[in-house]
Amino acid sequence: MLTAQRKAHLLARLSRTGRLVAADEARALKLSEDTIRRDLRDLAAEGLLLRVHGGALPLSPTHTPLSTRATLHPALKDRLAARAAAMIRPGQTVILDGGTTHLALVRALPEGLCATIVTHSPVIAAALEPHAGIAVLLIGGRLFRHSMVTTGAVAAEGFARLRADLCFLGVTGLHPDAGLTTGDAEEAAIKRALLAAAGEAIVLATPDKIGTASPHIIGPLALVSTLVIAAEGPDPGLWPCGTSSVPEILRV
Amino acid sequence: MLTAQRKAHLLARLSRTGRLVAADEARALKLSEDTIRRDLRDLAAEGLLLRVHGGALPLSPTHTPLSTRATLHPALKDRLAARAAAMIRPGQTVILDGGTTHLALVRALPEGLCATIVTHSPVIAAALEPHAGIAVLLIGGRLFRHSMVTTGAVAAEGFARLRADLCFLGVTGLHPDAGLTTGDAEEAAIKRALLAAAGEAIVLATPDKIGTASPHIIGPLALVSTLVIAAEGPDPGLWPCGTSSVPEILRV
DNA sequence: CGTTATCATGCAGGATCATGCAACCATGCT
DNA sequence: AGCATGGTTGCATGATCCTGCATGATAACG
Repeated sequence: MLTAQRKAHLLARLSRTGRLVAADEARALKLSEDTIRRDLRDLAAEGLLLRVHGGALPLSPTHTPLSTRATLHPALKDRLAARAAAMIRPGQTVILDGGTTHLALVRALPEGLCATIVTHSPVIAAALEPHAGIAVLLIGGRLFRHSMVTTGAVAAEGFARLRADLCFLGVTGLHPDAGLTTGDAEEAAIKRALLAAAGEAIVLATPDKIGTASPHIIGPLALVSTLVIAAEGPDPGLWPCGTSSVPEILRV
Repeated sequence: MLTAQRKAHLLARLSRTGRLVAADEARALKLSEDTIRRDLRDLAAEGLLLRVHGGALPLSPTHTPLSTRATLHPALKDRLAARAAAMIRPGQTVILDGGTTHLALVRALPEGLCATIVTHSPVIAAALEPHAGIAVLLIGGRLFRHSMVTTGAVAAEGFARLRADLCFLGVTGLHPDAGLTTGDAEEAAIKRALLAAAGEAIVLATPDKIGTASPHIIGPLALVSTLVIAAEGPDPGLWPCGTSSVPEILRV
């Protein structure tokens, strides 16, 4: 087996099992532990895994998905969230997608705001507890754990039965060709239901999402009426400006 | 198990259960207490937890203030919760009402348990995030802020459409004459829907609820098959023992 | 105040690691 | 063909880390 091939094998195994024990891999591949150790050392130097005594662990701990995602760009998310919170007018019905940016939006809501918020995220709903003036409509369904939102036919039906003024949509990719994308097919379907239920759609996009695409397409960028991005992010001129149906872009 | 992995495991467990007892972890991981103690000491040195006599506590801003949990001794609610968690068998479908006692139940669930949990509480649903083996069905509806559960026709319909093996019901009063009671009419109606959807109902009752009644009646005590109460609580002989349809009483 | 549990420390055995060295192989050049 | 070169592998060695046990110190509790 080639060295590079073996390293790829180790990485694949690591991401599958969540840990690597050097001695076990040596036995499995019929090689000395020294060789495995050297591989692990190289991979760690490349930043592809975390070397620990006895083996290796994946860099992105799989056990804390949401809590670590929340600490990604906290200050930036708060800026986007503050701008978004100001877009909600009293009395409006607003759909809030899941995600840490929208969680920041909840925290940025002005005290005493009277509005109706519809969400399929239990985390968002729980965070709305202190906002006495806000009526919360929670959309039920099977919980999709990775994003912590409900999905499936029940959730879709819940959104189909209502009309909202605004919708804050979460996406994992904004791409000139692929449009709005996300990582899961079921989730993409629900997001389409969100869009269909709202008169106006707003996307808060951290810089890492701009210009990227995820596997599952929600729809074209034109579905979004307003895009809130960071002032220091990529130049939106790089992507589909010039077309008539482009979303309005707010830089904060 | 790798040392670094074990430390991550301890941290994850701590953030989930809110408390670590060194001796328990040693037994669970089949290692000496010395090793666990060393792990905890290292983690404390890194500022990742608060070391206390007998175990460790989280120092991240947990929602319940630290003063209320500054002791390792399991609070009363946690004792009830641990007993209740042991009543859930793998594969069962369980309805979980809202409330802090049931939140403690979620934290007391054994790791890796495979079951389906149905709830109308976004807080409960959010707390189930780390339990990868548990399928969560969230019942939607209008959020009743005081109890942080959904209520109304939509929620009732959600429960009407399913059958569960078990139901953990939250009440604010258990009274020989009034039966099971709660503080809100809508909530009482939903609780009846919970009971109707489950084959067996269990109530975890802290001592302050026993012998009291709230304005809105859910139903007679006989609807409950098992009652879990604190060993040091009021003598259940004070209330409707002797009748044939009384719930089984577990004192912990 | 006494009992019990928990803790810190030192030590020993074993596992794991980094380093240097030699053997081996493929490749390219003379 | 003959040789140099670079890369890979296995082994030996001393260093380092992890773990369990023993010991005395300390904290919790009645």
